[in-house]
Amino acid sequence: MTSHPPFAVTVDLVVLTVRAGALHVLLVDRGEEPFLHSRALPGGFVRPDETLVDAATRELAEETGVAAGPTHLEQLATYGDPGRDPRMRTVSVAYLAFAPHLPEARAGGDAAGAAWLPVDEALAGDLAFDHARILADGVERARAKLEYTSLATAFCAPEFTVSQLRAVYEAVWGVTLDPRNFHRKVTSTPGLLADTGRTVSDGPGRPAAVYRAGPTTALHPPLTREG
Amino acid sequence: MTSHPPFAVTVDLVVLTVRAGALHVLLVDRGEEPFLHSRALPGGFVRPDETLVDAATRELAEETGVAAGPTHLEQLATYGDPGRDPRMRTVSVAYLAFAPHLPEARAGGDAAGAAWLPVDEALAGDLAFDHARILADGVERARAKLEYTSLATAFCAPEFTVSQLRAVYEAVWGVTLDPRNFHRKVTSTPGLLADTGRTVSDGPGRPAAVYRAGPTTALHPPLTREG
DNA sequence: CCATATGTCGTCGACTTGACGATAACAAGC
DNA sequence: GCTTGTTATCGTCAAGTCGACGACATATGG
Repeated sequence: MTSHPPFAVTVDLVVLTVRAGALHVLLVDRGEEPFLHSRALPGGFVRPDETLVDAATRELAEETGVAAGPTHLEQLATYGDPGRDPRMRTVSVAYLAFAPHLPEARAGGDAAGAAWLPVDEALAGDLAFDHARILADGVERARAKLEYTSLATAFCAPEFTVSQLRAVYEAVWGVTLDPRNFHRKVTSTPGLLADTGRTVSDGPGRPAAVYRAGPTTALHPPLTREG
Repeated sequence: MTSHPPFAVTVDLVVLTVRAGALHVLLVDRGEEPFLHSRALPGGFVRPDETLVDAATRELAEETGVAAGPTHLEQLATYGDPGRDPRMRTVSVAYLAFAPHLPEARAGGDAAGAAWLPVDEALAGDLAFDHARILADGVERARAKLEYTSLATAFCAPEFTVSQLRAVYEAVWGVTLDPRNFHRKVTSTPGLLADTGRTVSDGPGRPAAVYRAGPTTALHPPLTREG
């Protein structure tokens, strides 16, 4: 029979948002060794009596000031290669969060600073540990889930227009979509959008109808990326 | 700064196959406490110097005699609620495996016996720990992945007919599909099937063309469950 | 009033889907 | 051999969906 060697267990967070037409990720400057002052995903050790998702929620609030309320949070994957943490054998459960456009993040906890960075820059630079791979996996998951779920609404404020929703798709996928076909698709999917009856005018052009997220969470058939 | 309390880390395996038109899962009789003689998913502790996927591959071979070679293996999710293991704080990384129809499994390692059980029966009975939930998550993941990937071929022998592939879909989804439309769909998707040029006759009826899995892994557009 | 920008509705052809008819090629029984 | 039954494969057709794009609605800024 096998023994059970001790592991350290952490959670790491891939928190994504859309700012200025580009997908951004929340990163912290590490306030301690190893990788002191490197950029890293927010995260930390799981406490003895909390669930994994509680740990993720707590670290998100502690390190970055992002409240879990308006945020979709789901488990991404777990990374546990020997040697991924030079201190000890560590297994990290990564979580993926989608946040609407928020005020600037604040630092706290073990982090010397927290900031939104475009994912392209984050992936091009050096991240601590194996966080570059975790981020890449999270971005790919986000891109895939936009295809067949209503998760794009999690990047929007509680009330939003079709254009704002389309901007999310364009930023996350890095493409431009036809406004007319996109409008037809999202408004003809039953239960996806709930019309508030109001309109809002932002800049020139016809005012846009204001919607709230509807009860439908699955898109059948999906919105496809290539086509 | 935070301390890092010790956790035990295990891998658990949801190994699925199709037998006699029904989806089956590989379960073991636990050979030790806790949950002595309960049915459980195969699995065990991760060793200090192996990766998570190596641990999953090793446990699969040790406990059940299933070789990793013909088997698709992917990470499913991680379960770490306090109290899920009465002995200690344990985090379990679950893996999902798709196996073709194999000879009877054999027991080994910590398992007093290993056997294939229909997933309906497995979910209706009692499984050790939180394995019922892990199994349910694995089955749902398998059902979803059949829609938009070529993973159904992992349930088949290296060479198979369109009917055998259709039988996988029907067993996993619990539906019946129109043979003509299914045939049109899978043969018209470029790169999904590689024709061997041979045919095989099994019982009465016209002999079926024999295919091998092609290079395509993504189905665009997907095969949908409901319609 | 005019130019411009954006939101929304329509139209068209190409393609996909689901239902189902028709044909092909085998086994088994007479 | 011939008939019957069974399974594999090909075709057809109407309905729905998608991408490209035209047309109109309604705002802002001169």
